[in-house]
Amino acid sequence: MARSNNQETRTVLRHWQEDVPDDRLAHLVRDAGRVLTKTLQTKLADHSVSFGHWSFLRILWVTEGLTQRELSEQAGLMEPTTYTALKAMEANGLIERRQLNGNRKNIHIYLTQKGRDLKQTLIPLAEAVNESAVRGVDEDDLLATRRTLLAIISNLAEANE
Amino acid sequence: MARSNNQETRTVLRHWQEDVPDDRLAHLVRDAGRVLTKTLQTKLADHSVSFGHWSFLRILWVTEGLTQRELSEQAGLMEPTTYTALKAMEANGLIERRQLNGNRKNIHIYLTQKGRDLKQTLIPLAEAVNESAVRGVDEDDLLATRRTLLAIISNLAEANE
DNA sequence: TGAAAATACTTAGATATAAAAGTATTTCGC
DNA sequence: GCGAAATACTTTTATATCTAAGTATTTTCA
Repeated sequence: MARSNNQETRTVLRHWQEDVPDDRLAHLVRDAGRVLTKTLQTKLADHSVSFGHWSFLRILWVTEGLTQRELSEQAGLMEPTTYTALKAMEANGLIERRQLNGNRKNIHIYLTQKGRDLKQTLIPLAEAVNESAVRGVDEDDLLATRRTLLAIISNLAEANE
Repeated sequence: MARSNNQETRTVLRHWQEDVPDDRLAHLVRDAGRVLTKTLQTKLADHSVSFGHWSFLRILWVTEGLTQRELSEQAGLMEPTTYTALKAMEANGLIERRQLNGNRKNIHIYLTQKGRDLKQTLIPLAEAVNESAVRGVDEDDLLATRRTLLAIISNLAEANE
C-alpha cells in the first residue's frame, strides 16, 4: 500500500506542477486534503484505527458523554455515518454507548480505557504528519493559508444560504 | 439538500471559529476541501453530473483518447474507481470507450458531443464556486495559500517514500 | 392532559472509493 | 519466435459516506 500511496501522491504532484491552469484553487485544496488524509490513514492503520474512527476519537478526547447527534454535528458527518462508525467503534472496544437517567431517546458516548489510552499514541502521529507536511513552509505563508481556508469555509456557508 | 448542506457548512465553521487548537492545519485543509466539493456537487447535480464524473470530464476536455489507466493516473484515482465511473459515463452518453488499431488491451476514451458540450456549461459553474469561495481574500494570501498547498503535496510525496 | 410537533436514533438503499485477485494481451530478452 | 514478465482491463469484496424513510421518545401548548 505504501507504494501505491506514494505513486498516487507523485502523480498528483506532477499534475500540479505541469498541467494546472491558474484558477483552480478548489482542486488544489482538495488534492492537498486527500494526500494529508491518505498519509495519516496509513499511520493510523498500524494501530487498527480507521480515519473515520479517528475523527470521532479526536472529539471524544476533548468531551465525553456527547450524544450521537452532537457527535455528528461536531464531526460534520450525517447521522447514519456516525451511527455506523460508533457501532463499529463499540465493537472494537473503543467506546461505550450509554443511556442516562430515564431518557430512552438520547444515547451518550463514552470512551473505554482503551479508547482513552490511544490518545497518547495517535495524537503524536497526527502532529508528525502535520509537521512533515509543512516542513520548509514560511510561517507567514502558513498564517495566510489559515486565513484563506477559514474565509473559504465562511464564504461558502453564506453562499449556500 | 440545500438545507442540510448549509447546516453542515455552518457547523463546520462554528467548530473552526471556536474550538480548534492552533496546530491542525491538516484538519482545516480537509474541511475546506469538503465544503468546496459539496458546493460544486450541488451545482453539478442540476445538470445530472456527479462529482466523480466531473473529475474525468475536466481531464477529457483537455485531452481525449487517453486510456483508462492514463485517466486513473491523471485523476489520482484507482483503476476500479475509474472503470466504474467510465462505464456509468458511457451509459449516460458522456463518453465512448474505443479500441484502436489492432490493440485489444488498451481502451481509449473519447467524449461524445454531449460530453464535449457540457464544458461550456460546467466550467463556469466551477469558476463561480471558486470565485465565491475566495471572495474578499487578499491576493497575496491566495498566492501564499497556493505555495503552502503545493509544498504540502510535495513534502508528503517525499515523506511517503 | 393529550394530541401535534419536534427530536433522536435506526434501517434501507445508493454511490464512490479502494484493495486484492483474476483474465487477457502485449512486450521483451534470449 | 517463444516463454516470462509486464501491462491493462475487469471482477469481487469491503468500507465510508450520503439521502430518504421509518420508529420511538420527548416536548410543547391549547
